[in-house]
Amino acid sequence: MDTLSQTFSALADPTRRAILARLAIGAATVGELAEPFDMSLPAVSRHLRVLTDAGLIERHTEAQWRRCELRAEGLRAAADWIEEYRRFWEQQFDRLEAYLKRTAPQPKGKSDGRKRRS
Amino acid sequence: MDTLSQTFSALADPTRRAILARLAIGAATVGELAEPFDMSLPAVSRHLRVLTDAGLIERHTEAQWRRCELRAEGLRAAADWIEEYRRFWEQQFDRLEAYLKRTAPQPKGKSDGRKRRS
DNA sequence: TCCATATTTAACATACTTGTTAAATACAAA
DNA sequence: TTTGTATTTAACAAGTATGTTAAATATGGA
Repeated sequence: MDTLSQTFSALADPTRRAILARLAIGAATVGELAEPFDMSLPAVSRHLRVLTDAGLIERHTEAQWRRCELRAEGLRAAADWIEEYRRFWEQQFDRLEAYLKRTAPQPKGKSDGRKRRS
Repeated sequence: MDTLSQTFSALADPTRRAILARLAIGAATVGELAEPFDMSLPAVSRHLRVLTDAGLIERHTEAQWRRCELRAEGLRAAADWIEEYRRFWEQQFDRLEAYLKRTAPQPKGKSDGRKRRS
């Protein structure tokens, strides 16, 4: 699977996003990561494998623990991809703004033409 | 499925990303969108449904055609989510930079201390 | 009305995902 | 070496995704 697909696919699961959010606070072991979830340890372990394969986390063995840490760098390509589309939605916003400006009641009387609250 | 999962899931397929890229150029019919792919029309039609459900495209009926157009606004939440992690990878970059600065050969002789090409 | 064009829906096959439980593995400490 | 703790792998079930072909639907025009 291509890298981008793998990244987006890894992010398409709420458990995995929650794990990443937890790791943004700091490194943690598998057990610690699993604790908040109503899910077996093997299930969490598999989510961690998906995140590892996607390059979003790193695991180092420490005695019988695996310390997981965020590797947000793995998000960069996905961020860049989405970023390409930002101008489209911002353009959309500009169009809406322009429309509202056109259709808003015109200032009347001795107006200075400045914006005012609706 | 939650919105974010739906968005990332929709983006996790190269055909769908290619369709979005095509639509960034301009609106197109289903047939036009399908043309570059070695895939049946029903398969493309289903990809378009996934994109529609994720709010990434819009379809208007025009006679017997369905004109599809990009709705990049649907990417905003995903962009925001990823953005939260940007500081982590940029921090990482800063750390690398600091490391390189520490380990780089010190300027010697009558140096002005300015950066130079490696 | 009848036909051609554009697209979707139905029915199906295959593969992937994700969860479960039970067993295996790895290490630390008694 | 035996035991306890942490984690992964194996085997399985259920649900979801994605592609196929054939049939259905919708519209415009002869």
